[in-house]
Amino acid sequence: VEEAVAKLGYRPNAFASALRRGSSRSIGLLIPSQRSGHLAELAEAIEQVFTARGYLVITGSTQHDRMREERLFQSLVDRRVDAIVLAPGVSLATSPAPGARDQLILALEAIGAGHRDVSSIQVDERSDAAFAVQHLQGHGHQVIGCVANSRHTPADGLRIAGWRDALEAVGARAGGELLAMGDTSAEGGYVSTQALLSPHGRPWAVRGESPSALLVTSDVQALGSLSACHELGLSVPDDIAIVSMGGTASASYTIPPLTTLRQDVRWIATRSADVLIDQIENEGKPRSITGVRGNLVIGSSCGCDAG
Amino acid sequence: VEEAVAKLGYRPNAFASALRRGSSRSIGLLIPSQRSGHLAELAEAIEQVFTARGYLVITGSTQHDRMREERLFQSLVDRRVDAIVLAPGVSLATSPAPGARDQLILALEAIGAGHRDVSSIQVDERSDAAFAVQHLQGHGHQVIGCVANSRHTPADGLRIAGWRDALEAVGARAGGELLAMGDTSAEGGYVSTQALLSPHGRPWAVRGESPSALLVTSDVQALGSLSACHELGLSVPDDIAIVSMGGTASASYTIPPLTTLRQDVRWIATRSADVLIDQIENEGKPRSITGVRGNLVIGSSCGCDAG
DNA sequence: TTGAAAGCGCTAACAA
DNA sequence: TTGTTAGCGCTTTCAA
Repeated sequence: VEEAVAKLGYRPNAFASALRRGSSRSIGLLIPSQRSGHLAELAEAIEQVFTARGYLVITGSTQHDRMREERLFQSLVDRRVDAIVLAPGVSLATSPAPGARDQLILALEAIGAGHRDVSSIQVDERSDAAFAVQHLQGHGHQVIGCVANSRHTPADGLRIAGWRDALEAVGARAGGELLAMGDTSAEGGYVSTQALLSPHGRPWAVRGESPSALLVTSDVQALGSLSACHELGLSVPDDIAIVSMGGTASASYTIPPLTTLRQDVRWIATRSADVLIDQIENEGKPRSITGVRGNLVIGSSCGCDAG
Repeated sequence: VEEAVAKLGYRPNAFASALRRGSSRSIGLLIPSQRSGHLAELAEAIEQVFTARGYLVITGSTQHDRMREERLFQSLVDRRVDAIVLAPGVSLATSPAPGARDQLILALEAIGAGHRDVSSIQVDERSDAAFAVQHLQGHGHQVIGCVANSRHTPADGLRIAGWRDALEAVGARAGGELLAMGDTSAEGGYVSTQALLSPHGRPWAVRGESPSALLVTSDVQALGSLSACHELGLSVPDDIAIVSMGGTASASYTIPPLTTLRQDVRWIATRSADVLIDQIENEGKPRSITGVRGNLVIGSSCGCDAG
């Protein structure tokens, strides 16, 4: 019989099995986009970890579009995924999803009211951002600008808050004229940086001294920032020091190499699997892991190499 | 009744439906990795196009690992996806997948013997690579090196062949000492470029003139190449001109901006959906679209800006 | 037009 | 231990 099975290439029908068992051994992952290196790395880590533990990962790109988020969420629920992971930037994490009911959810971002019984793993973006700014302050910078994301996700807000925390802690300026927001893309970073640093962009002569350093809240945007500085004839790190957030692999190969606050996506993915698979298989309680910190990968864009 | 349905948040069970109908309105996508910007853009385009046409896309990252490819392929077949798209670099495209049977397959790469009745959309990588080299020749370069991928996928081989074609057409050197292969990553590009251009890497004094231009077969690797040139004190494009292949969004924000051969991933994704959905819904015949060409996006790494 | 019934392929419970 | 059966929730067919 076994031979016949092998010979005919028989394969069990996963639907029938899932229909009967009520479980599909799959999880859904909702993520805004795979284009920013950091999210791509996160997605890949999650896929690898869950696959290794026997789950199929179904990924949906939401493009920051609330309609798409809801459609994809429904689609995943309809397919009876065992759980859904919401990556940072998916707004369903902060307001209740319709039809979520007793769907198992793990949010990788600060969760708002509306969802209960949701697990979460929360990076302390605020402290991370402040830490990055402190590093710049350690190099003697006083006036530090911020290139951030224009999406109003919790992470974006927290990074800006952290930037402000560090500045206010030493009594430095932290006004809106030092903050520029744009797309999470190289172009977005380029445009924002131009706006902040170009003599035509902001009348620094009137408003005070121009920034000598920047916190850029994503690595892709930092690419654009470097490009903008280069075009403006500003040398990094001598004229402008830069620290970015993300810690993607290619951040070490920019000119100059970026100093970047790295989030350990592998660790986050592993923890996600621990929490979620415990909930799925052992009916474990929802858990939240908060205060996850990144670590600073030193390049030379911050000025550490100077001298 | 309708009210009750809406009120209770009833949702049909996709499994039961799929089980009964024998179709799941979903397709699988196997892709080596999402880390190289070009493949991430391709994956996103495919997801968007198929989603818009009512199909759920289940993506699996194979990491260039044959075992993973086969496991994921099986997993997709078990879930009765209506079709499977094989991205470039998935070796199942070139040798038959076990248990493929009458699974609908679309390969985005030249397909080998073993599979029959497989649709495909094939970019003419060879001509594209040759065209990129010709552009460099048009700038007067004679000795042109090549930074390629060490994976032995058909696309990699074709790009190298195209590089050689263009060189041999004008009787230029095209020897192995001008070719360096590495990982499809910034680091891979950095290492390969160091090997090609560093005075310590290759004894040019003995073997002849050092290259004055490079064809780099992916944008991520080009990042590393630029970084390596910068470190070696070589100015791009004055000392070394560079053209890369891919055409990702961030290629315009490197220093200097890359001249890159762009593949229109959106077009490829749209065509994929046309072919595949026709096969799924109208029992259309497998089709192959060959000779798809990219177009050169002019930056300044090739020397076009030199004034 | 509306309603009842059969069955997709599997698993879990039960009977032998 | 091994074999049999009921039923997961839907869609399709057929009868009323």
